Amino acid sequence: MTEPDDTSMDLEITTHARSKPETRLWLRMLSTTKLISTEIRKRLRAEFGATLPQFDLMAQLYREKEGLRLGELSRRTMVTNGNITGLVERLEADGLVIRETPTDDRRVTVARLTEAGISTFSAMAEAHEGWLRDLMGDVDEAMIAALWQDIGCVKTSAANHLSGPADP
Amino acid sequence: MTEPDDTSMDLEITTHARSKPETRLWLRMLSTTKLISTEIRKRLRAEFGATLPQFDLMAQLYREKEGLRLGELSRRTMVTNGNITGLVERLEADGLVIRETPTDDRRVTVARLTEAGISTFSAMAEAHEGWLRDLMGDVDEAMIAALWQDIGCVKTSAANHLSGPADP
DNA sequence: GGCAGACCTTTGACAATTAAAATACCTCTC
DNA sequence: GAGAGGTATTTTAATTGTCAAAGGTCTGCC
Repeated sequence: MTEPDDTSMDLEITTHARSKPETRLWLRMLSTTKLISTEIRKRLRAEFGATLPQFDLMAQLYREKEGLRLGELSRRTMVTNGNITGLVERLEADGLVIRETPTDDRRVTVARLTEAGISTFSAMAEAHEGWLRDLMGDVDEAMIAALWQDIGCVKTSAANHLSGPADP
Repeated sequence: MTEPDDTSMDLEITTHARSKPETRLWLRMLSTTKLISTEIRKRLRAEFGATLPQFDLMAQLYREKEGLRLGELSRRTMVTNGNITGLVERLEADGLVIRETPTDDRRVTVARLTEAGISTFSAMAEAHEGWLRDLMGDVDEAMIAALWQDIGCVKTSAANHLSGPADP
């Protein structure tokens, strides 16, 4: 096999009791998201021949049918600027996205989904939602809601303690 | 600036109410881990000149002083085999890790930390733990413990629904 | 003994990633 | 208008990442 052994992959394999709670939580968050993204990437690839970053990018464009500037895409997808360029290039080559420069500001590039992109993404999104329901199938609905809340707290806390401080 | 704008980065920027709870949770987990890893990577780079994958790899070797086979490293770090090769190569070039082939099985390569690797990692680990306490500083201890529990459920559920099914 | 199949790592091709520098364009001020 | 400074994207270099295939090496069976 050419990939890590699913059954034993575990970033926290020896998360000793002596690790601080924050570290333990972090390792578990990390390994869980890695486990799920690996699975989603695999299915995306198998069923649609697409990659996860491409899916993420298309998701943003899907709900802004008029398109988005590349900088805005960068912010929303948390992907650095330089990376957006190549990502959009490949999607454009596949005919899922088009790039246009508005006449009133020629610094800007706006990307938006083509018709093909819209229908392709639509199918992917539906499958994606189903996969998540599948993967989280054993988890209580109430727990899912609670997790959503509590992870929000973690996110807020982290956002407030970044080294590059927030604007005033 | 050369990176996404921290204050507005948000994968879930328009997570409509109509998204299913599993999808909403997933997007929030993803954006939160991305936010925190970006911050940790930045600090690791600034203070130690190291990358996050290098840190992860060294963390595994740190608690197995005798070293680990590359395949075992691959499983524990959830990094594919081919990638481990280059990762270890670079760490070896930096003098933090050494690679050896045991005489009794010459298919195998065992990597372990050098003395320099041990003391370097030790400092990094301490800082790492502090950063997490910092980033999660606004979150209740009880909530952190609860999250650890509940995310465990999510992880277990996901592990049980992977497409490449578990061994019998 | 030798060979078939299993095991472990490396290689190669390409995509995604960050960080930083370069390029192109706009706006504001004088 | 001409230039300074800011904004938007692209480019560059290095690393990380997957996946698939190829390379050694071992083991067990004949």
